[in-house]
Amino acid sequence: MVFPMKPNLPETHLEAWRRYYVSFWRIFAAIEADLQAAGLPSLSWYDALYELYLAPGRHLRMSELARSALLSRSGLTRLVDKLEKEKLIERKSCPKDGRVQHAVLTEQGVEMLRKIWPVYRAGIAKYFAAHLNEKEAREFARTIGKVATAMEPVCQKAVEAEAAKQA
Amino acid sequence: MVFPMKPNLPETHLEAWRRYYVSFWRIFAAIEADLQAAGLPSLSWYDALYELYLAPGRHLRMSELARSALLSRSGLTRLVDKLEKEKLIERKSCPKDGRVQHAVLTEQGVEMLRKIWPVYRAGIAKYFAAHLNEKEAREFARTIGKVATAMEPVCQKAVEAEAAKQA
DNA sequence: CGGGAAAAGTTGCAGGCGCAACTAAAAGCG
DNA sequence: CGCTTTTAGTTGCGCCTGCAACTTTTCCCG
Repeated sequence: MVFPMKPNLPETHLEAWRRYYVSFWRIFAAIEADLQAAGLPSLSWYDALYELYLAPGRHLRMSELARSALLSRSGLTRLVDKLEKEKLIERKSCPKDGRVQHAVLTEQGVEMLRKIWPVYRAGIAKYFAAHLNEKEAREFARTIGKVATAMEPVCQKAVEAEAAKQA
Repeated sequence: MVFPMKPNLPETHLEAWRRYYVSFWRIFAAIEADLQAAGLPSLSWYDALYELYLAPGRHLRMSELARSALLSRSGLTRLVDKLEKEKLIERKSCPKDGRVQHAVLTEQGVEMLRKIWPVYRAGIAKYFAAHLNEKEAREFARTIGKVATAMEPVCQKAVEAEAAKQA
């Protein structure tokens, strides 16, 4: 029980949440520490570069990238500033729509992904995967996958709520 | 596959990681947004207050609290500054050891927990628990619990590594 | 067409956090 | 005892990030 108050949230689920919460922060901190120790940029850089790597043509609009990389638009602007300064990406304005900017992954950006990934992968393996056998991993992925996909529309809803506030 | 490179990390585990990662950030952001919308402080405040609530005598040394609340020592100092300013906790220096400070939960701190928890609980229920049945929740808690407990010594090790660096 | 509304990005600002350096107190040891 | 080392906590500084306000461009509709 997290706090003495009638729990309409079953104890099992609550315990699942607490372990989920602390495990995530611990793993996240450990991986970030490993990256820093290796003189590499943090996961937020990796996330952004990797989303571009996956995208067709290796480019995305700023706002698409912001959503994929789990950042606010302003946060992404600053991140892209830094990535561009390091020549890992390039900004290209869209000829069809003058408002739009595209972030394009450069060859050096791909190179950076290749440098980060081994360290990242080792962290995932050490801190997370090592404790799950094949069956557990499959079941875990299935369960948390439901949660992850269910949250996509919620993110959408947050945007809509903001829009509704204006009206 | 996250990046084309011989994966010594099985695909199943990798997929589990990716879903774990994105689901966590989405839920975390959603809960923080709910708290902010309700005019309540963020989860880091809750975590610290709640750890004090659980502690015998409702007090902890600064460094113990830092570890429990998943913060650095300096981060905790600032957080405690703010909590103290809001009279949610009090700093008490230890008579036995002049170096030690204790953070003590006040009655108003307990009151704040009571205000935050319903919103937090609703978020956990909506964004996380709603997507898991009883059996899934139990299995999930068991699996991620292994990871969480396995990470405790890693956190410990990080401290030791820092100590070793000096030697 | 023309003017207001909406959309995409950027920037000012402030808050949160960690690292490294610092201060104060206690412990170890010759 | 007195000096060095270690420990606990705080502070200076800089980075990262989000919110709100702003600019520019496009869309919508009379």
